[in-house]
Amino acid sequence: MPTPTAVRAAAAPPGTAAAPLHGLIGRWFDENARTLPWRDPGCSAWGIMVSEFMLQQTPVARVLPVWEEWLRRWPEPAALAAEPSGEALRAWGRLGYPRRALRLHAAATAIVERHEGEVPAGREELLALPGVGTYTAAAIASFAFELPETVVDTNIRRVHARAVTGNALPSPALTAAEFKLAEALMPEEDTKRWNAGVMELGALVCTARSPRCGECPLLDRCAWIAAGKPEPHYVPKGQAWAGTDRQVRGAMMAVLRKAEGPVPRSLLLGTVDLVHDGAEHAVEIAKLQALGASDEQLARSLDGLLADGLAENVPAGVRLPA
DNA sequence: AATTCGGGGCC
DNA sequence: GGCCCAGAATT
Repeated sequence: MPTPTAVRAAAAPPGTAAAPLHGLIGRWFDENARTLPWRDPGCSAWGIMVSEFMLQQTPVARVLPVWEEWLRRWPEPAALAAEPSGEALRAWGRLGYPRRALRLHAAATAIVERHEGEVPAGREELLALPGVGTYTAAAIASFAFELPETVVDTNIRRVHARAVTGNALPSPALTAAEFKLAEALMPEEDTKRWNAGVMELGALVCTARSPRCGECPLLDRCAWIAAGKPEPHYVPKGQAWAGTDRQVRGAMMAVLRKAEGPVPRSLLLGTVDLVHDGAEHAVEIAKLQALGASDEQLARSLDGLLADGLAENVPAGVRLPA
């Protein structure tokens, strides 16, 4: 934790302690930034917003093809809002956390209703949209509208933790002190380049597992290096996966995405064997049944999907929302 | 502050 | 096989 004096010094404009950071990271970013479609100067605010939703907890490599398809199919919020949410869920594919697709669809609807179909630029208007939290609101305001918002994501937190504070990893959850530090480090100008640059440095060099310190522009002034690369203060506890409701829900969603129409409840709940000859979603059903979930877990998971609006009941069974 | 919520690729 | 990834919403 830097002293208040250090933070104030870091906050000062060119000529003081933190100014070199801006130049070092800015120049590094200019040379090393990946070419990503949502960074193209011609990319719309909507395109940037879609990317931010997809990138919540999902790596860039997996987002790219889905993002391309979405923007081709729904080039503006109104196009998505005009379709049933089930289409958004189907097109979401295997990106994970499908409630994000539901919220993005709801956000597009809200944009049509409240903002004449245009992605709003203001922080408060963005925060009021479904699925937009502090990070995403700041990211859209900064990357799409070049407003001086302080963007703090997992990459940026890690770079700050190491380079400035001297810790191997940031705390498990964003703290007020971390946000204050991020605000203090913001340059007076080129805030978009700064936000994107620190994030990119965290993604490509200052990575969580095996940081490539030899390629880092901050090597000579990294507090973590100076401290001798101390180990993390805590052990991150991994997320359980095998056997969880999330795994069962995911397998059920895969069935619903693949199916053309409603899927009989008995098939999802495993109360009947797979008797459909040539059913187009037979493989997905088999994967679901292979999980060996209990009757209670199957019922609980399906109820959860219905309660969350990820699926809906019709007389013939269960399907994606129409 | 702690939980829940997907899924895949890499060390 | 654990770990990580441009988080948000709920409790």
